[in-house]
Amino acid sequence: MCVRYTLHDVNEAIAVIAMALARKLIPPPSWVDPRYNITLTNTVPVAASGSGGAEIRGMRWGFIPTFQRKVEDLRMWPNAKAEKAQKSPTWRDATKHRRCLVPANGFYEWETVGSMKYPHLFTLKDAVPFAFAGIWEPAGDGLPETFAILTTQPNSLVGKFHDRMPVLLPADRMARWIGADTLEDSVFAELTQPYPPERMAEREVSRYLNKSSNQGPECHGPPEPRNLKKPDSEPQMDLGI
DNA sequence: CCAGACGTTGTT
DNA sequence: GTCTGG
DNA sequence: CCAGACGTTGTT
DNA sequence: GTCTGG
Repeated sequence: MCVRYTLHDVNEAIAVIAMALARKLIPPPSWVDPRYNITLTNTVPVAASGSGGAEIRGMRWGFIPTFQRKVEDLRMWPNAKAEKAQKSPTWRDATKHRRCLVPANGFYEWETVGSMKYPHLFTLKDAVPFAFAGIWEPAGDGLPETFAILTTQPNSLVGKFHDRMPVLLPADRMARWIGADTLEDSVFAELTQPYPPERMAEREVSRYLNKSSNQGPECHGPPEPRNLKKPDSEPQMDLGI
């Protein structure tokens, strides 16, 4: 699952999208603060087609299908499987007509050891910003625009930690993804392939990240030492009884 | 994803 | 809204 | 026809 | 243990 990501260089990430789309894209000044720990329900900058072409809008992460908008049963979806997005009633219309680019600098996956959770940061090589392949749902019923990030099979790097990974779009794929016209099956399949692992980097970061209200650069601090209370070489002392 | 809450009644 | 199961 | 589901991930 | 909020 991809439910946390970082957008800590908003201007640069949006500049990459603007370059790829040959558009002038201006993020509202209130959104340019670094966000190292974005998660569900957060409102973030997203590039989507507007009346005058691509633009940056604030959308809430957590796709709420129009048919589920009953106040007593509001469920939101962080991800949609690329393998099902074109056919499923939940995702199909958005996949055909409301594809967006979600600017990012990296995303996180966790390694569980016993009861401890150790976060890992995944980026592109050389820390190049990229976009997640997103789909969005219109505002209505008092709800804002919401979006989901597509997932696909993991590559060998992400696969060490999880069995899914988000669909990553580098600059040369952005223009083909965004838009309101249905993609050819072959184009959709190509764009949603797992990103090549040799073009990515991974490193463990501080558990400060685990708390989703922590949004600062400390999230990328060095990992804390792991508690080695049971070295294999030393037998545990018998505590008796 | 992880962290944190998870309950009732009556009174303010 | 749209599809599936009965 | 109507009723009910429609989703993801991780974990078991 | 399980649900909710971020």
